Amino acid sequence: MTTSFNINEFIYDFKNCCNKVQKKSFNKDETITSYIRNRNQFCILISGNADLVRYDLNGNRTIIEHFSESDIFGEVFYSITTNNELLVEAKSKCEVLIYNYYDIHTKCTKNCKFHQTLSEYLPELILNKITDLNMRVELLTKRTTRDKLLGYFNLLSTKALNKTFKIPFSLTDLADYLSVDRSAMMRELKLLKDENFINKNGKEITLLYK
Amino acid sequence: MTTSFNINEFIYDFKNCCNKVQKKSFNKDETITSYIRNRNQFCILISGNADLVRYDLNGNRTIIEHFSESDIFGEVFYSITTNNELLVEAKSKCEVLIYNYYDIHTKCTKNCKFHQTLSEYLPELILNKITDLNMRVELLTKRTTRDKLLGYFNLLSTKALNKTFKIPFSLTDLADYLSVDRSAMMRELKLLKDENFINKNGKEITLLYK
DNA sequence: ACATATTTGTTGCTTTTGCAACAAAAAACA
DNA sequence: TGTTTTTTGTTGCAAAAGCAACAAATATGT
Repeated sequence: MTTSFNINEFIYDFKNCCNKVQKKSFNKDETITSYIRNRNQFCILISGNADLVRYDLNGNRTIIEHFSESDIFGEVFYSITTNNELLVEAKSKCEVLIYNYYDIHTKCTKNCKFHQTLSEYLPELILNKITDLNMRVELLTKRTTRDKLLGYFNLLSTKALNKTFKIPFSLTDLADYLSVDRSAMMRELKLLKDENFINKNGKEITLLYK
Repeated sequence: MTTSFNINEFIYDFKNCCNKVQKKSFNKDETITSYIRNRNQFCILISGNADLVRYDLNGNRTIIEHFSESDIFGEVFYSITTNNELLVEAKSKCEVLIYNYYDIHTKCTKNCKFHQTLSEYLPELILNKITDLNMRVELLTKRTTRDKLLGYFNLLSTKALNKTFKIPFSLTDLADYLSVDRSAMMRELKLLKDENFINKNGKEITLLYK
C-alpha cells in the first residue's frame, strides 16, 4: 500500500461511530467476507493481512489481491459475473471496518471525527487502489513466469528502496499471486539464480542486475 | 463501460470551461498521451475508442486497457515503475478532455455547469473504473488461453444480454488483450468450435453451453 | 519437546503455448 | 476499380509451463 493516509492515526476517534458501521475481528484463516451479490459492501482493513482469493473449478487457487493495513476492499468494487467463489481470507489476525459504501458520503448521525476524516481521505484511498490494480494488471500481462517474477521483484525493490528485500508471501502463495504453477516458478527461480540475475536466500531476494 | 453517466448528455454545457482543461482531437492511430512521469494528468474520452498499450523489449504488444466513451484514464492512475513504453493510442477518431486531476475538485473559475456536473459524477466514474480493472484482473489470472477466451466471452455475452455477440476487437488485438500468442489463440478458438463450446462466424460468437 | 502439518525444493514426463512462416481473405487506399 | 496492406487461418517445430510425486526443511500446535 502506497498511501500516505494511515488509518491508525485516526482510529482513536472511532468510538461508537454512527450505527451504520460494524467493527469486526477475525483470526488467521477465517473468511472475512465472500463476494456473492452486490450489497455495496465497503471494508477497510485496520490491522493484519488478508487476501482476495478465487478457487476455480480445476481446484486452482488464485490470489486476486493482497491487502494490508489501510487497504480497502468489498463487493462495491466488484460486479460479480463470475461463477467462481471469491473470498477474502485473513492471513493473520485482522480488524476490519465494514460500511455500506453510500453511507460514508452522508454525514454520520453522531457527527464523529473519524467518519469525517474517512470521507475526507476516501478519494486518496480509492486513487491508491486504482494505482495498485494497474500495477497488478501490468504484472499479470507479462508473458512468461520469468518476466512476472522480475516485474514483481522490481516492485518490491522499488518499495523497499533497496536491491535486497523479503517476499511478503510464502512461495506457494507467490505462485498463486502471479497466477503460475508453483513448481514451474521454483524452477524459474533456480534458473534466475544460476544465471546470476538474483540471489535468493529463502524469501530474501537480491537483484544483481542493472 | 458500465456507468449510467454518459458524458455526452452534459458536454453541451462545455463551452469555455475554466482554462485548466484542454479539449483535443485525435485521428486513428495517433498517440493521445504517453505515460512517462506523474503529471497528475486525468483524461476523459468524449468520443471514439482508444487503447492503453505496452510494447515490451521482446516486441510484444499488450493492450492493458480498452477505452470507450465516458471512460477515464491518465497518469494520475499510474505509478510508473515500469521501463516499458505505455501509450494511449486512438483506435478511431477521438475527442478527449485533459485535466490536471486536482483541478477537478476545485471550483471552476467560470463556474461552468459542465465542471460542476463532472465533479459530481467523478466518484461514479472512478468506481466504474475499479470495477473494470477488477474484471480485467479476474480475466488475466485465468490459467489457460481457453479459460481466458471463455471468461471474456461470458463478459461480452452478459453485457449484450445475448448468447450471440460481436468481439469489439480484431482477433490480433484480442490476443494482445488476453496477453496470449495469436496463433495459439486461433488454435484454441478452433478447438472450442470443434468441441461445440462456441459457434464462430468471423468476429461473431455464440455460446453453446449452459 | 514432540508429533503433525505445511512449505520448499526437485525432477521426469505431458500438455500447452509460443514462434516462424505462409497462403487466403478482407480491408484500406489511391 | 485495382493495388497494397492488414488480418485471418493454419501448421510444424521448439520452448515453456503444468502436473504429479516425493523427500527434506520449516513451521505449528499441544
